[in-house]
Formats: sequence, C-alpha cells, structure tokens
Amino acid sequence: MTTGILRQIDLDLPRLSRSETRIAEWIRENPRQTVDASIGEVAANAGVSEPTVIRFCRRLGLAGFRDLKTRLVAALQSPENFLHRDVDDADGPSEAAAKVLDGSIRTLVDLREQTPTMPFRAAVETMTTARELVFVGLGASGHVARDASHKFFRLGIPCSTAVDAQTILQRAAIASARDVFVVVSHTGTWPEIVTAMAIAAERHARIVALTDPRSPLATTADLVFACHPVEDTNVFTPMSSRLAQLALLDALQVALALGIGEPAKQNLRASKEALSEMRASACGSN
Amino acid sequence: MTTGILRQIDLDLPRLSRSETRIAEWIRENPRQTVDASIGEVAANAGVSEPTVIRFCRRLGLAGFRDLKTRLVAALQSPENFLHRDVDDADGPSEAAAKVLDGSIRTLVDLREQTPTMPFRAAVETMTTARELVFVGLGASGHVARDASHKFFRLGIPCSTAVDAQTILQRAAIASARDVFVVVSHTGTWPEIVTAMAIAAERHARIVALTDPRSPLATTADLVFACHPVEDTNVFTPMSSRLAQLALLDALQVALALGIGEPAKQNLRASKEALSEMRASACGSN
DNA sequence: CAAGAATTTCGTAATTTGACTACATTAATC
DNA sequence: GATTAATGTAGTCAAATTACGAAATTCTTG
Repeated sequence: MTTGILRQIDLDLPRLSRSETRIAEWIRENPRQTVDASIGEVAANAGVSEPTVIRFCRRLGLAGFRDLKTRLVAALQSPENFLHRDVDDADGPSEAAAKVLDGSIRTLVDLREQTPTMPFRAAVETMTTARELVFVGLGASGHVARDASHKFFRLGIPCSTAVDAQTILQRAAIASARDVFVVVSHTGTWPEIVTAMAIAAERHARIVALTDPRSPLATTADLVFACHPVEDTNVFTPMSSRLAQLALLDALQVALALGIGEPAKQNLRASKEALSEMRASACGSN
Repeated sequence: MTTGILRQIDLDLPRLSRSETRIAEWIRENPRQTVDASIGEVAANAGVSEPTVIRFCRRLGLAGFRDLKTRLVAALQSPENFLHRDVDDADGPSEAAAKVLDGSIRTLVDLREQTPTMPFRAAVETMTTARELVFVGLGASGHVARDASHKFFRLGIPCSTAVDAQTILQRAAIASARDVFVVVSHTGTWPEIVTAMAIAAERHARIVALTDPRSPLATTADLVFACHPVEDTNVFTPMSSRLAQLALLDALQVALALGIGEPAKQNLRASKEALSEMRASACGSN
C-alpha cells in the first residue's frame, strides 16, 4: 500500500510517454536515492535528458523537480512513522481502537496534503451565488450529506438534503441553473445518482462532487473534490472515507463562511448563541 | 509534544545566538512556509542575513539549508506536528480549509492519546450481550447516532436510532435490562436526554455515553467515553467534536467486531460483498 | 500505401535561481 | 585593549529551469 506521490506515479503511469515511463520506473525502484540525487543523476540513471525529468514532474502536476523531491520525502516518511498495522484477532479492545484511530488520522493527513489541489476557491464562488444548496448521498454517504446540510444552513443559505433515489431524481428534474448540488459518493458509480446528476447538469445546475475522480459522477460534475477510495484488504477496516468527506465539508463550510463575510459570521454567531442560551436555561431547570 | 527537527529546534533554542533564535522562532511559527521558501525569504522574514541562516542549520547538526527543508517536510508528516491555528478573514479559501483540517487532525491526535483511559473493554463486554443497541442523539449529534447505527447493524446486532425527544423518551420508558443505549451528546446537558436516560437507568438498561465527563449525563451513564468540549473562541471553528465522536464510534465498532469474533466477521464480509455486487451490476448497466 | 504535414517527444545549449564560501566588519567578552 | 564570537557583504559555483531546435511519431491526404 503506497501513498502520496508514489501512488500518484502508479496511477499516472499509463499516461506517460516512453522516456517518462523510464523515469517513473527508476524513481519507483529507487525512491530514497532520488531524494538525495540531482536532476542530472536521475536523468543519467533513467537514460534520459534533464529537461525530460522536469517535464515528467510537470505532467504529474508538480511545480518542478524540487517539488517532486519534497513529496517523495513526505511519501517515504509515512510508512515508517506510522506503520499502518491492520487490526487482527489478537488485539484487545483498546489496541484495536488505537489502531483504528491511527488509520483515521492517517486518512486525514493524506487528505490535508491534497488540499492545495482542490477547487475550494471555485466551490466558494459557485456556492455564494447559489439559490439553494442540495446535499445528496445514498446510504452511509446520506448521513454525511445530512450532517453537511445541518452545517451549511447555519450560514443563512437555503439548504436541503436528498438521501434516497426518488427524492434525488425528483429534485434533479426541477433543478434551476442557480441550484448547487453537493454530491457525496464513495465510488461515484451508483446509477441513480449518476443519471440524476446528468439531468441536473442538463438543466445547468452546478454540481460539486466529493468522489473518486475517475468515476462517472466525476465526469458529470463541474467541480470535483478527489476522494480516492482506499482498497480495504481487511474486513475490520472501517470506511474512513466518511471521515474524510466530513472533514472536507467542515473545511468547505468555513471557507464559504469566509467568502460570504460578515452576514455569515453574524448568522453563525446567532445560531451558536441560540444553542448556548437553550443549554443555560436547560441547566437551570435540572 | 512535537517530533523530529521541530523538537530539536526547541531543544537547541538555548544554545543559539540572538540572530539564530530569531530564525528558529520564525521557522517554528511558519514551518510550512519555510518548506516552500528560499534562504533569502527566510532570512528576510527573520531579519537576518543569508549566511546566518546557513550557520543556523549547521548548528543544528544539519548539512545545510536543503537538509533543513527536507527534515521539516518529514517532521510535518507526523500528525503530532499539526497545530491548531485559528482561521481569520485574511485567509483565502484554501488556507482556511487547510487550517480547519489541521484542527481536525489535532482533535483526533488528542483523542488517540486518551484511548488508553477509555472503557473499550467494558463497552464491548456490555454490547456483546445486548438485546438491542439504541443510538441516541439530538441535533448534530443525531447525525452521528444515525451513522453509528448504520455501522453497528452490519455486525448482525439489532440496532435502532432515537434522534428526537419524543422517541428518546418513549424508548427509554420501555427499556429492558439487556438494552444498551449509546448516547452521543456534546455537552450532556439537554434535559430531554438526561431525564430519558435516568428513566432507562431505573429500568436497568445499560448506558454508554460519549459526552463531557463532568455533565449530568455522564453521572447517569454506566460507561463514559470522555469527550471534553473545546471552548470555541473563534466563530469559524467547526464542531470538531462530531468528528471525534464519529472516529470513536468507528473504533468501538471494530473493537466490538473483534469481541464478537467469527460471526461478526462473516456479517461484515457479507454486507461488504452485497454492496460491491450491487456496484458491479450498476457499472454494467451504465 | 506512401509522401508530407502536424503534433508530440526529446535533447542541446543558454539562463537563472539559489545555496554556499571567503572574507571583512562589528559586537561582545575577558 | 586584546581576543573571540557573531553577523553581514560580496562573490562563486552548482543545479534547476527555460528556450529552442531536432528527431520521432502520428495523422492526413493524394
């Protein structure tokens, strides 16, 4: 199981040209050596020229060779630091719990690394002008969608949720161009959601998706927050993608609040005060 | 609290000269910025000259500035080094999002440190013999309760949710001694929940609470997973306690699965397979 | 199927950035 | 007032990056 840039190299391997593939393979086999090497050394070892190495970096979406080295250091750090040991039958309750939390933390750290490449600015711009935000999700993702709706409405924006196939389809059918659909989907392959979003897209609604970037849903969406599904080898591994989606929506909500500015701030403050007043009187009556 | 080069900087701080201390402090406060900066930028920000920055690196026993950056990247991979910084109006959407994620990671790391003191073993013992698990929560915690129910039922245990005052009270009124109530409550002060759980306790139902240990609810509960509420000084700070509760319930579910053993394993496998078969056929029909 | 146009792929050579060194100067300490 | 440590200035050198052009590949079109 690899993470970070090494995983990305594997994923992008098919798109690379012949020379670039040679570079990818050499780096893949000698990542530690690469960290200490100069462009010249990497180029020589892969049997290509120096600019080709840079082009390779750019094709991966990186700024340059320096950026590659930085990310390699990061990627090589994780396994050591955090030997993601799977839970097994020999674990007691506490050890198992600790391992699960380690995994959850790992998920969020990986996510954090990807934030710079995510379209937060665009999403905020789209959402500030929205007539309504519609949060969509099926099954476990439905809970995330509900939670998100509950979070975003406090900014003073009209929000609704659609967490079953019928509602999703119907809502898509009456979508306006100023509606924004925020779709949470682990794999992005459920046909109900994909077809519903295609309909919404035809009606020029905006679609923001938290899903696998290679999925059909991602193709339909205007903005994609990439959540690569991790292959769960272990039965006990929980769906930590839920946690990532939740955290991501937390982040988006805050970004949106900043984008809206003062009115959102006031609404947030008001809703918090409402809760704490309620609580104060509740305590008194105890 | 910190690890790697950041910790080393802290330790070596007394040995440093005046200019070097300025460098150390700036790097300590802006580690991520340092990673992307050149010597010149660091020197300017710390108000010193470039060679002084290099001498600073050497004094830490490093080869040079490059080495420092490498080690910073490595250190920043470690979750302990994610510090919570408040979001402010000057932040762009991406920076704000990154800060929120940093805070979420911090929350989970703190939570992980507390796991040894939490009653996982007792909770698992109670739950394995349960007739039904009832997940209880109001408002935002209701979403967590729903999610948890959706998670635990896959183990083959009867699960239900109660996320409004009426349902909670009614369920408590008919509780049996073999029911286990899993109560999610941020503050543990809502009177509806506190009184309902008092009733359930009278009927000898077991109560597991994820809440503030000093709250009235915690007093009533048999087992408490302490979730200290963090005072939110900042309007933009999201309720990261939700995330902690969710992660905690993930951990508890896995611990329970281990406690139950083979039958739970089979149920988990079966429910996973059901999903992936559905997905496979869904893909085909696209 | 071949010729040629167009695009992509790749390398050579020049440019620039930025880390690092040598040395001078200032401040601190004895 | 001498000695040592601390810091800065100016220069050097290596290494990343860019500009440009050649080669190879793919795509047309007769």
